[in-house]
Amino acid sequence: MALRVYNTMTGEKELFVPLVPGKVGMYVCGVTVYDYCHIGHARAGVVFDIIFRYLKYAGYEVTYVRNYTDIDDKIINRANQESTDYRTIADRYIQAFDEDMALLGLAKPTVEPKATDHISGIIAIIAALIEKGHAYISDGDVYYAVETFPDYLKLSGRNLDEMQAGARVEVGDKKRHPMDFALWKGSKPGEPWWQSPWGNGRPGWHIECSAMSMEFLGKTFDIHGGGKDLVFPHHENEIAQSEGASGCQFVRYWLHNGFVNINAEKMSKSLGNFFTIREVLKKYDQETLRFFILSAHYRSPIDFSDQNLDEAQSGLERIYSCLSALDEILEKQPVSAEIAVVESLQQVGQELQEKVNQLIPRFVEAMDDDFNSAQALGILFETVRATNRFLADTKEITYVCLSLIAHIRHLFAEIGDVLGLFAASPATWLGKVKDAKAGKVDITDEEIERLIAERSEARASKNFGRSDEIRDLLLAKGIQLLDSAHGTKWDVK
RNA sequence: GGCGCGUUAUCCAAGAGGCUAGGAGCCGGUCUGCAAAACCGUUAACGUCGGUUCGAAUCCGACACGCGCCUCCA
Repeated sequence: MALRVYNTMTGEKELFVPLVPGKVGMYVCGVTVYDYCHIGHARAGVVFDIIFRYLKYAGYEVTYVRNYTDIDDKIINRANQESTDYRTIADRYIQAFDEDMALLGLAKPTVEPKATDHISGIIAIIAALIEKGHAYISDGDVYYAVETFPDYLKLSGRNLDEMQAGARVEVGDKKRHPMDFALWKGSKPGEPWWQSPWGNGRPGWHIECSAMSMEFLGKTFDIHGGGKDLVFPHHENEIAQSEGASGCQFVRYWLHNGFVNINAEKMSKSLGNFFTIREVLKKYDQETLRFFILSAHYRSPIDFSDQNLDEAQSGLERIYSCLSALDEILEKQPVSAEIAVVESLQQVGQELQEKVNQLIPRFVEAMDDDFNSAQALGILFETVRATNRFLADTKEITYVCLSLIAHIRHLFAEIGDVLGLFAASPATWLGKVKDAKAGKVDITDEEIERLIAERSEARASKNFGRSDEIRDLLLAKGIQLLDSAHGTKWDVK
């Protein structure tokens, strides 16, 4: 089964066939850099990160372009608020964006262009649009005449009359049609500007993505992505600009990720109910956040809540615990990752062997189905359970078992590489999660250790009353004791 | 008002005509002085009403509820 992707343009899953065999050109709308990124950006980043990684894993040579829109009304407003220039604001939030995406473990795109580095390309497209009659100059601004582009609104499946029925479109006297949008804005005093044939000014929103995508990927390319909220007007306008200027089909497959909700409502700047990536990462590990995002299909909405993040963490802990157990065995006896011989395994081993043999094919099948990461995770869990059962039932670790274990470990690393998970050593990751929890507890490690020692003595002398008293005392402070044959460890509940 | 999406067990969440999704939880077991943790096992579902079909969570229609877009948004 080959890769199938849901194309917003057609509303259907389609077989993915790239323009040039073996190669993929992909453009994803980045951010307008005027503030810190929120978890909605994190979702878009992670979603297209795994799409990028999976395409490469599937053998494609991928050119992945993700832009910075570093000139825009909002950036200028922010600069005015802080009595500084637009460049200072843009550079600050470009840096913040880079830091956040690095924290999230995103692979670097092939190119990360800035709008202000592509002003000449922007001007060239606008000039072509004017020449072809798709755009007109009006009092220092240039507008796109939407009525000249019959396919306008084909992506969002609307028509101009319906849009106007909404009656919320302001009629500007500079525009011929209320839905016309600015390609170029004449600069007001004190605003940043670039020279153009239509006077000093700056690009409107939308045109920079047409310019940068065409610059790096050509007039027609394979995948264009972004959040669902960009379908209209941003992507609709990009199509009008790009196809109007080039006369060619702009994008073959449009991919859009769903929203992050808070209490089942869309999280957004205007509603004020958003969390920044940095805030969230103070509370939750980056892989936990990524795991949470991947636990739902990328087109579905996800509800961001402590409970859901906690559940994601529990799930990830389950997988990491299993990997940790595998590593512990392998550290004692390193072995090559060659596939074990089925005949020599016990029945449980054979069950596991089957799961393991199916792991990659089933993973690929899930991801080929419009990047179904939720299903992919389900398959991982099935393998974890089979592995745990095998480890529990296997008394003697033979060479064949070892080989199987090494193979499983290798496959988890391979899949983790595509999903951006399991990058940490299991022991380190589990320790980090434990430490993070320990930070919330009002008792020192020394005190805990002292009480554990006292309890051990009590238990040794069969003073179970005192022993249980200490256990309850610690539990009341959120400390869970973990007794084993090798002594007592503790964890934060 | 227009257009679109969704409703799966206690919760989260895949699936999309007949094939155990998965996770968290509950419950049972192993372990333990007793527990806990861990592991294993188990449980349960397709919003309502009609229709198509040998067979419907899945396809079609109506209804209810929720959400999104139509203004800056990932």
